[in-house]
Amino acid sequence: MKEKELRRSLSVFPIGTVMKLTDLTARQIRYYEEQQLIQPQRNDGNRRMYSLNDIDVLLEIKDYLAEGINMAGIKHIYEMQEQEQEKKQAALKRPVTDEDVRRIFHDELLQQGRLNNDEQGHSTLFHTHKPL
DNA sequence: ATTCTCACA
DNA sequence: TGTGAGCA
Repeated sequence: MKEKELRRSLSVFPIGTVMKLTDLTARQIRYYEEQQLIQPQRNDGNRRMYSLNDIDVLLEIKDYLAEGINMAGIKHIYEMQEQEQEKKQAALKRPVTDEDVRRIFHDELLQQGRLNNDEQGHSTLFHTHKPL
């Protein structure tokens, strides 16, 4: 199931379309690219072409901005996400150690505890992006 | 008509 | 971030 990922990564929208979809100015969209938050492709005419993934990120950035988070903070958020993904990928390549087993058991216990206390299943776990 | 880069009364 | 210039 990564045919879907492939499509979402296809750069097919010119900046004008992205502007309408995100309600951001071209200036802002290019600035966020400068900040490494998105990496749109370029076509033969040096025109930026955005993917659905790029648009999703842009929308997220707009939300974070609306919540009062500055560029530095937003960049930190994506840097963290990258680091977490690197850890998960590293874990897949490395043979499981005793430490890993302990950690997994530990997480398992914590998760069961949450399930027993949170009937609705509302994972308050991921609502960690509040202004400092 | 659109987008790009660069610069700033 | 906005905006206008001069290109492609």
